Amino acid sequence: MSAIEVQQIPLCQSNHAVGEEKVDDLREKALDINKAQRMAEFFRLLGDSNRLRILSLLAQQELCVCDLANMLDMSESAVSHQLRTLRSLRLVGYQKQGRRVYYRLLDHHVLDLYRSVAEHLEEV
Amino acid sequence: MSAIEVQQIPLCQSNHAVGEEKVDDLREKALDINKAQRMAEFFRLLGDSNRLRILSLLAQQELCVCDLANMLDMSESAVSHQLRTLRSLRLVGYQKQGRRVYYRLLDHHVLDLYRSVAEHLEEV
DNA sequence: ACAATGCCTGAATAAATGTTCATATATAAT
DNA sequence: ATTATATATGAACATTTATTCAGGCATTGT
Repeated sequence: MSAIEVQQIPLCQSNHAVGEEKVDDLREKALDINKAQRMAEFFRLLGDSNRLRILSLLAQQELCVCDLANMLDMSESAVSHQLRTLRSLRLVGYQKQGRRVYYRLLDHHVLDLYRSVAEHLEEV
Repeated sequence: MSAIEVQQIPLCQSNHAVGEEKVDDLREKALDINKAQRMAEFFRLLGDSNRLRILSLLAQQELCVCDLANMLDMSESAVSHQLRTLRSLRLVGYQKQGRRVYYRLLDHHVLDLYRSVAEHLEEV
């Protein structure tokens, strides 16, 4: 019994519903773990209503932390933390001007995503 | 000092960076909280690498829980829990066949989302 | 009838997440 | 210089989340 045959997880006891060769085929076609994790991180970071509202405002125009906080009824600290998250995703860029920091949308894909999800939600 | 003027959150002390009337305008254009929460829920539920990998397999063909678990090296219980989440989003549908339950992709928007994010990740 | 299989589900546990609070830094105003 | 403002950040706390575990039900095979 070679090490290759060792299974860490419970397996279908009977034959697979799909054929053995199909199983290997699909396993290859599946999203590989690293890519899945990067994509998941992306979606997860969009998965917060306050971050989405920040993005929806920045989609209109550049805004400073202070005005964002005011418009969204959030503390400036909370906004700042969320902007850091969005920065890490390279979804927003910023520009200092005096003591204000103006944030802007950096990526057009966000709007595509926004629209796709909006459509899905309409349909359901 | 009327109740209307009470502010629960720290405000920009000075004038807003954008004009007062612009502030009100933007506040209206912002994603409203309910819609933001629904969209956020959607993104958040896509924000898990195992769920994405499940979806990537179902994008190829219908599969039963057992084969999914096997291909993804996950326990059947974990897969089942995740499928419940995807069901609640109406992203997948299922069909019983004997003691197996075959899941399939229900929504074409998922693939759009998938592509948009993939593009974004390529660029960065 | 009995045992095995495929799937589901609730509770428990561990990990991740968002906010607040306190504090720090840099710029502007007095 | 001193004070106030705009933002950033780390730690703490509460909440959420994904998995495992134990047990359940329904279907299949013997």
